[in-house]
Amino acid sequence: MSTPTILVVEDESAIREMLCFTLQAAEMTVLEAGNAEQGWQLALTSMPDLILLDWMLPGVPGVSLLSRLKVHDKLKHIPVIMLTARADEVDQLQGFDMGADDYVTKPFSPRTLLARIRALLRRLDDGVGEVIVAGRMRLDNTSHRLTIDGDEVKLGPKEFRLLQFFMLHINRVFTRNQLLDEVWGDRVVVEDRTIDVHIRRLRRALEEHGCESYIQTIRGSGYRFSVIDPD
Amino acid sequence: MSTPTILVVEDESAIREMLCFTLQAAEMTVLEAGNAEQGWQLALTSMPDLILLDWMLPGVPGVSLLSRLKVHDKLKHIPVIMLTARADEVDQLQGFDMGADDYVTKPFSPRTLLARIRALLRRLDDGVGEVIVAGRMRLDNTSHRLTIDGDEVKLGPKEFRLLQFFMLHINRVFTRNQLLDEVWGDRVVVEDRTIDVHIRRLRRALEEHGCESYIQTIRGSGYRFSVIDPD
DNA sequence: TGCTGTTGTCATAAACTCGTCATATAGTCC
DNA sequence: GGACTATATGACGAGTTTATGACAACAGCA
Repeated sequence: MSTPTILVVEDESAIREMLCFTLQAAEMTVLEAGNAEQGWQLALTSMPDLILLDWMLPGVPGVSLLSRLKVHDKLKHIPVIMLTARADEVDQLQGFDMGADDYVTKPFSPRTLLARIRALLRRLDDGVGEVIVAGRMRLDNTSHRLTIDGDEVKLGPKEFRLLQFFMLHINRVFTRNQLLDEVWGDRVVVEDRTIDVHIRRLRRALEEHGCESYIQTIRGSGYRFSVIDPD
Repeated sequence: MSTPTILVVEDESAIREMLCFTLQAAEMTVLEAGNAEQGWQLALTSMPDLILLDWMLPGVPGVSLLSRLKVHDKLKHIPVIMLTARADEVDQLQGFDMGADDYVTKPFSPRTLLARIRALLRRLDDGVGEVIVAGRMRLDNTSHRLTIDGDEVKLGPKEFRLLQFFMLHINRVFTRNQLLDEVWGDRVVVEDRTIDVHIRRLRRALEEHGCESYIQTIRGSGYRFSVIDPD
């Protein structure tokens, strides 16, 4: 997601401004609402990618808006992060039960909040969690690192993306063109034999840890990632 | 996967109940265990599709069960999500290195957890689709794989397509010309005796697993695929 | 600017596939 | 059985698909 849109529903203007500043600095588009009703309207009309919702709002409380959002077919999938001053667990459980996706207590650091937001957005993007584990390999999407049996394996950017794609679709065969579309991006014009070379580079990196067998050639069809340990 | 079975290993009954409720609402079958030993037994006997494992368990800690699971041949492929209250990275790294497939910190929202569970399950049977099963053979188009009693059988592209066609039309007899049209494609000009050779090659591949009898010669008519185990 | 690392392409080697043929074997009809 | 036909099987070589190393263009960075 390039520039996600975040809806901020918060009555205290000081906090709202701080939030806007933080989010905009992080290249996000911000929509502001000072109360639940405004928030509801904005959510409906703008379909934001994520909603930051204050627990305590004048008039209609945040939880009410939350439950309203969560029963609406078009809005129910928008992740919501609740902001609250009360740190007691009752709140947390209640909020979660209403369908909040995360929960941040005030005061919070901009970095913490951004991290939570990014985590949620990332998960939305393609179901990519922080980490993908397959066999002896562990790929960390956050730190962009691959480890095999705990040892770090160095990969170039392209190889990393290729492997990431493979690990998101274990056992599935992809033609070179599919890989080009998915990993390189459609518009790019590249010779499809280039894939072979990158597969080679990926395999060579895995070779040092005996994992090259995880990437298999399906002659006539393409390539496949599959956890096959040679015995 | 229609109704996946999830094994929950968690000592705090309140959390366990919350989990069960959430999972069941999402049409999953739940198995409950209050400690590591129970979890181990249930895993062995029920072979769940996924395991939710608390980091902190009375007596044997969760990580111990995790490592035990990951060395057992039948259980090592079951994905495990660790639940933990401690959010520090040390824990995460340790858990991942033990082979956990994902990691969720308490408190977590039901939706978050479900999303992670679904992501893992989806990833697991991503490569499984359009499967044709016949007798001891199993042909998976998505992963481009033929397995007999679970062992992978290597086939050339043409043999794969030929077998695929046969398995789509079990018990039916095809003339050589029909096979040429269907598997090779019309326009192609090939000697129809070529079929014999490919049948031979296919049979040879199946021979190693005692399945060559699945392909029968109908003298004067052609060939047929039919599950006939020699006994 | 020079350095380092990445990336796409190419040429060549290597591996594999596939159609055909020659011959062996099996089935059928008299 | 003998003659004839249909199928099985092994071998071969042309053709195709992959693997691999080398290289030049290029980007990021000190």
